[in-house]
Amino acid sequence: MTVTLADVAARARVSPATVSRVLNGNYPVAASTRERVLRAVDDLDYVLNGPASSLAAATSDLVGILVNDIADPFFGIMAGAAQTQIGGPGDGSGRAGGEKLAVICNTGGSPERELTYLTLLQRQRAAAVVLTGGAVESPDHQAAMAAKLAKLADAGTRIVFCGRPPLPEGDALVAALAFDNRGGGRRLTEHLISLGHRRIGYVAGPPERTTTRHRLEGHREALRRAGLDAESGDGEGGDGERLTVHGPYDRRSGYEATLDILRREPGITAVVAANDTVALGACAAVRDQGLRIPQDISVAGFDDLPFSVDAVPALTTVRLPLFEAGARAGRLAMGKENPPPGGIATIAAELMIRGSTAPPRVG
Amino acid sequence: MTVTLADVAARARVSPATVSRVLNGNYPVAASTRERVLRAVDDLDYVLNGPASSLAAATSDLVGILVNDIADPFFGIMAGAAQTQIGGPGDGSGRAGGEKLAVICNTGGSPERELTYLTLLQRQRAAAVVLTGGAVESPDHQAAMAAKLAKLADAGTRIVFCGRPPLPEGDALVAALAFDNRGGGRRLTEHLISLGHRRIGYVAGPPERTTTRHRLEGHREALRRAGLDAESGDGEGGDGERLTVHGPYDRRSGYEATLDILRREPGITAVVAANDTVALGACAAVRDQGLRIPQDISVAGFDDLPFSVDAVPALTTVRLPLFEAGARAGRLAMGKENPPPGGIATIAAELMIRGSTAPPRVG
DNA sequence: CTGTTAGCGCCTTCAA
DNA sequence: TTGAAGGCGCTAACAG
Repeated sequence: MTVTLADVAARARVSPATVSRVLNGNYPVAASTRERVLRAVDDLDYVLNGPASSLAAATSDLVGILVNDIADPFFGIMAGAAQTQIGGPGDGSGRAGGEKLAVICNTGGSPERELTYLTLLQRQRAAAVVLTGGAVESPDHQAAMAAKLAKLADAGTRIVFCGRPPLPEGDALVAALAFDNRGGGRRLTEHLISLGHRRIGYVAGPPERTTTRHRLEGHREALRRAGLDAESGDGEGGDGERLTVHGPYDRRSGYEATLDILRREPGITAVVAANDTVALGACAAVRDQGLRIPQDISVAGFDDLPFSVDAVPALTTVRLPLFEAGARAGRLAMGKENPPPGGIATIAAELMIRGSTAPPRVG
Repeated sequence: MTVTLADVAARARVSPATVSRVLNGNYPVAASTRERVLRAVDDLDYVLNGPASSLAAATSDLVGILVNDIADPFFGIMAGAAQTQIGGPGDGSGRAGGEKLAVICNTGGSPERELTYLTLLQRQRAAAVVLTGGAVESPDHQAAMAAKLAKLADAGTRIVFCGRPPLPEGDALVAALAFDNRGGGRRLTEHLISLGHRRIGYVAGPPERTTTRHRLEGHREALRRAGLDAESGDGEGGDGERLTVHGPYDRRSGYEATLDILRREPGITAVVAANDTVALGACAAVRDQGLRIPQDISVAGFDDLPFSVDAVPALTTVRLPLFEAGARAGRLAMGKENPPPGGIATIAAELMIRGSTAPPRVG
C-alpha cells in the first residue's frame, strides 16, 4: 500500500541504510548513488514515515509555539515570525526537506491547556518549545510549569521564552527574551505626566498575569516619582483602586472599564490602556460619552499593533518589536543563534507619541 | 532514563498490552486493573511516546491547520476557532488525554510552502488537515494540490476547506466551507450605488487568488447590473483598469493603491477595499489627501474584523462569520459533525453598513 | 562509501 | 478479561 524506505532501496538497488543517509544528508554518500536514490524516491513518490523516523532517532522535527490567543495579532505576529525561522524556505518542490514543523498551540490563556499542550509536545518528543506572552503567576502553576519544562529539557527539548519573564527558579535550561513592560509602562505614564496630566485612569489586564503586573508597576512607578501616588497611587484603599480597573485583554473590556472609570472619576484627563486592543475600546467609550480625543481625554495603549497607527487620532503607545523578538526566539529554538548571556535578554520598549495624547485642557 | 510502557506494566504487575488498553480505552479492562495501571502511570510520571504509538497504530493525533498569514486576524480567528474544537478542553490535570494536537502552519501565501506543509503533515500521518483562506489559481499548483490531497485522503487523513472554494475537480474526499465572497462583494457595491456613487475605486488583492477574484467579480457584477460597466466595468482597456489596483492584502497596499487611484481619477467618490486591513490603509490615504470620510469619499472594507467597528468613522464592510466557520471546520475535521450535502456549504456574508459610507456630495 | 544487524516503544492479532 | 509475540518503518552503530 504505502511505499517504504525498503521499496526505495530495492528500486535504487542499495540498502535501506543508504537511502536513509541520502534522505538525512548527514553522511557521505557517492554522488551517483545519491542520484539513483533520489530518482527512486521521486519515481515511487515516497514520503518518509515521520513517526517511525522519530521513534528510531528518538527526536522529532516538531517545534511547538505556545500562544495565549492566536486571534490576537500580538501573538500572531510573534508566532508567524518564529515560524519563518523554523519552517525554512522549503526547496520549492513541495518535497519536504530538513525542515522542522513549527506548530502553533493556542492555550486560550488557560494554565491547564498550557500544561496539556506541553505534555502533548513532550509526547511527540518535540525538538523545541517556544512559550510566548506573559505567564500566570499562581505558585501552583509556576511549580507545575517548572517541573514540566525541566522534564522536557531533560529529554532534549530546547525551551525558549519570548516576551515572557524567566521562571523564578531561573533555570539555566531556557533562553528567555523578556519585554521591558515595566520600563515601557513607566515612560508612557511619564509622558502623560509631562504633558500635565495629574489624574490618569488605568485599564489593566487580568490581575494574575505577569504582563499586567509589570505594565501596571511601571505606571505606578511613574506616578510615585512624580509624587502623584497620593492621588492615583497604589496605596491600599487609596484612590488608585478607583482609577485602576482590571479586565481581559480585549476591546470590550477596554470599553466597559473606561465607562466605569469615567463614571466614578469624571475628573480624569487621560486613560492608559493595558494594550492597544483595550485602548481601542477605551477610545470608543470616551467618544460615546461625547468627549473628544485628545482635547478632553488623552488615550494611550501598549504594543503598537499594526492598526494603532491608523486609529483616529493615531494612538500613542509603546512599541514592542514583536516580529523581531519572535524571529529571534525561532532562531534560538533552532539553535541557529546563541542564547544571550545568562540566558536572559531584555527587549527594549519604545515610546511612540502620536495624536491621541495631548496636554489636558486648562480649567 | 525515560519511562516506558513496560515500566508501567511492571509496576502495575500487568502486561504491557493491558497498559496499552487502559491508556487507549478501546478495550474492556477490569476496573481494579485499570485503577492500578493509572496509579502506576501517575507514580512514574509516564508520558506516552507519540512516535512509537503512531508508528504502531499507523495514525497520529496531529491535525494540521494551514493559513496564509497567522499575523492577520482573519486567519487567526479561524485557526483559533478550529483549534477550540480539536484540542478538546483537556481534563484539567495537565495530563493529556485523547486530545488531538491541532497545529497551525503558516504558509505565508506561498504555494510551495503550502505543498511542503502538506508533505510534512503527510509524513506525520496527520489525522486531518484544514485548509483556510483562498487558493492560488495557477493550474500547476491546483493540480499539485489535488494530487497531494488525494494521497493524504488515501492515507486516511480527513481534508476540510474553510473559507476556500472546493477544488475544480470536485473531489468528494473533502468537506468545503466556502464564503460567499462574490455575493458579499456584489451587495457592498450595490449599497454604494444605491447611495448614488457612480465612480468607485477598487483596491483588490493579489490577482492570482480566488478570494480576490470572487470579491472583484461581485463588485463588477453590481456595476454591470447598474449599467455602470462602461465607466468602471471590466472591459478590456476600459476604465475598469484605471479604477482597479491589485496589491497584497495589507495596509500599505491599501494606502498606496488608494493614492494611485485618487491621482489618476480624482473624480471618484468611493473606494472599496479588498478587505478591512486594506481599507484602513485606504482611509489613511484619503485623509492624507485632505479629504474627509465619508463626506468627500466613502470607504468600505470586507471581513468585519474586530477593529473595523472602532475605525473612525466605523467601517462599512461585509461580515464573514470567521469564528463560526473555523469552529465548524474543526468539528468536520474531528468527524464530530457530518459534512454538508454534496460536501460543500456556502457561508453567507452579511453587509454591515456603518459610518464610512454616505451619499456622495452633490456637485 | 556502503551493507548488516539490532532495536526504538507501542499496538494488535491470537490464544488462553 | 488478560498475556505472549510479532512487526510497524526507520536509524545508528558496527563492520567491511
